[in-house]
Amino acid sequence: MLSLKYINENINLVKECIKYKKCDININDILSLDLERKSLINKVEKLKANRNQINKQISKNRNDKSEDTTTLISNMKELSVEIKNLDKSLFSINNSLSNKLLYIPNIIHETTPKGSVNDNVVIKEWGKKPEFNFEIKDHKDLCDLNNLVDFKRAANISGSGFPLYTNNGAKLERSLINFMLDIHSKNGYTELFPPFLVNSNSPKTTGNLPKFSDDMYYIDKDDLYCIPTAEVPITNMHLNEILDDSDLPKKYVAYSACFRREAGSYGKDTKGLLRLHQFNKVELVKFVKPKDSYVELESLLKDAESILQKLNLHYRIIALASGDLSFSAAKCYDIEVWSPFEKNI
RNA sequence: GGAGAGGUGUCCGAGUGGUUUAAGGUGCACGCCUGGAACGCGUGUAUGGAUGAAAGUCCAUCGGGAGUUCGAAUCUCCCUCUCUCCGCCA
Repeated sequence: MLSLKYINENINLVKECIKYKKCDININDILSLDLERKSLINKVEKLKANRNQINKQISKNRNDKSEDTTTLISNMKELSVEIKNLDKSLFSINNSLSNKLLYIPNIIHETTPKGSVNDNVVIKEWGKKPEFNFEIKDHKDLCDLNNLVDFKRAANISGSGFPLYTNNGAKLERSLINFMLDIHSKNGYTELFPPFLVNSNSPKTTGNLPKFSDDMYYIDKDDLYCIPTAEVPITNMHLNEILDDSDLPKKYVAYSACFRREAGSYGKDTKGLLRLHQFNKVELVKFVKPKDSYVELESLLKDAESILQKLNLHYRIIALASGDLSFSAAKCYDIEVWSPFEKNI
């Protein structure tokens, strides 16, 4: 979330980025609300200064028994009522302001290509498309043939989108997770195993709430959300902390199950293991100095690529264009792995 | 789920309604002292916000929120976290 201060200092930039990200938001009402907020603060803080002074006077008079305090106290009564009312208005303005701020997307980085999905840029391709001298099967057939995933029985348990890995499928899933965790921790990432359920503040800080609340699983009874990615718990682990810059960068790797309702995407890529409600992911997160962020992003990309190279998978890297960028991203690379059967990524 | 104890600044710790809009210590920074250091002495030492060109001035913050009061770190209620004990435990 961008701070009011930043928005005020960079009005044009913010407006531009809203346009580039194709968000339908007007920041003018935020700016005018902010003016209202400032004038209220001015008023109420003057009154509070006054209150503090009278308060001091009262205690002084009481101590040396010099003067009667009844007039002062009755003045204070009026003052307090006034302050309380102004504070109430200020509170509601602040509330509506911070609500509106949650809908302002992040500023894009200068190297992010501007435009829509069609303007995504292929940065790099690695490896070769594998060729086969026999007819190839899709992943679903392969899973059936080798008893890797039991889609039918999974439906008994939870419904579609919640895969039941079996036999070697279960082992394969586990070893891939291990494989990635091992490599990344060797590369200096601290391994974490985070909670999968989080309070409602956590997805707010990562920009998942309020915008994507329909895509998240929510447990009403305890006011907890199932994480859509390990990024949510990890980003929040240092909440309300001030990190010493000598401790940076902090590099974390974590496995988590990820839960996504995928609301509104029914019928699209729903076969087999594509677009699941629950899937497994190994996530990399870094806390870095702002001036190093883009260098760190490049090295993070390299670390992620190294997994695919070790697995000898043909892939390409895409720099996402502004309109395809997620709400809270400034810059984003997608790594797309070649799928021989689908003949696409 | 029940009962109790606790949460104060970097840390330790005082503080049960008004010279505490947080004592004292410790740590840290700078200065003096010294050949250099330790000790000692002195000064400074939070975060956020409003205002201002700046210096500064002001406001808020004692786990979080609400309340009582002219006035709350202090009293009341709710929540949260840590510790101890009891219950439950697929």
